[in-house]
Amino acid sequence: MDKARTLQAALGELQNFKFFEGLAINEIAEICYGGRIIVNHHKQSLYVAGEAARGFGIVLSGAYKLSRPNPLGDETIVHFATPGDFVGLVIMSQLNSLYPVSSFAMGPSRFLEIPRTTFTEKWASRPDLIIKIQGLLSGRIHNLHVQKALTKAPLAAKIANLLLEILNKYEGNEAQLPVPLTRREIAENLGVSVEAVIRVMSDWSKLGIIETRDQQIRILKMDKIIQEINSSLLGG
Amino acid sequence: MDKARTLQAALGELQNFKFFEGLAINEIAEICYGGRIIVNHHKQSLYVAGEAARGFGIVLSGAYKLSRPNPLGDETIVHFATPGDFVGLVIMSQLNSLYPVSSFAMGPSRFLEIPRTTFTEKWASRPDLIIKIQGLLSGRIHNLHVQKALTKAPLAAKIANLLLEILNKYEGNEAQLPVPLTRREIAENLGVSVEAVIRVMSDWSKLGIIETRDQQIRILKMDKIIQEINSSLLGG
DNA sequence: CGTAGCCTTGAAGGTGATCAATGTTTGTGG
DNA sequence: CCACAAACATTGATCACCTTCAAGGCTACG
Repeated sequence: MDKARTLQAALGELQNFKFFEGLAINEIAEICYGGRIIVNHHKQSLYVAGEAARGFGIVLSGAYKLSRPNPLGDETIVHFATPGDFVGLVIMSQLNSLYPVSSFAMGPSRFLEIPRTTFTEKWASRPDLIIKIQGLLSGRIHNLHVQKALTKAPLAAKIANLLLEILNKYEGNEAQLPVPLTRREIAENLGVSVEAVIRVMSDWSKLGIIETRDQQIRILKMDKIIQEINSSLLGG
Repeated sequence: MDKARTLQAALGELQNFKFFEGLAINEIAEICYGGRIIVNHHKQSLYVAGEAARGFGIVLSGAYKLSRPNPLGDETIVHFATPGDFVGLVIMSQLNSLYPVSSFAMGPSRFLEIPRTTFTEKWASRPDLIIKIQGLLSGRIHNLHVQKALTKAPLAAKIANLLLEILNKYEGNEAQLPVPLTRREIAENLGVSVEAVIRVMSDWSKLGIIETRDQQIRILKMDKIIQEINSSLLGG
């Protein structure tokens, strides 16, 4: 079966993610029982807010943005899910719940969707896995707290923090975000206007601090970016 | 032993919290093994950021604010922990970690501290408990996401949302926050200036929407408060 | 080749920050 | 019980940052 072969290949991919380190391939196969690979192109939706939650899953490649409608009528991006990130985890602990956010591919992306029955049957009884999941959720809370602590900081600090946060999720010393990230998306994530984001990033481009090619952002002067985050101290 | 008797009483209290519903008292005793009651008065610290994490625990009565230092040199309140809330959970999944936030009592408060060894020995092997914890963490993420979605909303909406968020954690239809909550604390939680919070809440007081007595806030016109959150739609 | 989405720039306006000064309440020690 | 300090609350004036609105350019894609 072609489908089976694809799934098999994906299971191998999972071994590269820290979460699955130390797990044997057949063990991974078991906890991914019933899983299917979903291949998306740019902007395609994985699911939308309000839909009944079929399951959760893991980003294999590319990236997905998770967004929730806000009271102003547009969308707020609450998370950028990169390879190895779990998506839909938040609602696995409740029965019969609805996805609280929508999910859209950023560039060509692949996702391994695992049915919720597999979660209740295979995951829920494995403390080691759930503890690890707890670690993932804790990490997300940590990031949200850091962002919260930056509320009063100037916009430049928030953008710098976001870029580094995303970049840190990738291995290696590459300073290029391997994902198409538009200025609008940054704005929707930080809860500010596109124009404001553009003004900050244009300045950075002129100063040679960053560079954008094909919506991929590359940081040229990492020290300057880091400086932005703490600059609030100095100014006064 | 007096200590033992106090602990015993606390275990009974736990049964009132949703988390422990359905657990027998001796089962609760087991997962609280080595626990001790900590009684605090207003402003007293449970632990400070950077300290080695001795354990986690549950708020029995009163409340605690969790705050982290921010790049501007002051503190950002990241969470208000009310009775039944878990504190220090976030770092139980990592070994030998430090508390990422500080914790201070708001008014007279009581806390049941459980050593981390009990977590690894009794909790970590119980999928049912960890799944529930996952639910708690998910709830917190949800709240943080809602707050994030309100970034662009006017300050009044943020304050209204915060008050309702805290109020919703208590049973009953009481419209009074049973915790001393200063305007400064609201400001530190929302990442805005005290003055701005005061201006909004003074207006509300003049309009008879809220009332403050002994730092306890009572909502008199719930509908008006709810309106504030969605008002962003109308304005334009 | 026209439309849609993104990026850019400028001008005007508003919300909340900051600074300063004062009142109020709470707590503490003599 | 008073005096004083500390923390909180309040109000006004000025200012900065970001929003909003408007208009135009660029690139990709059907």
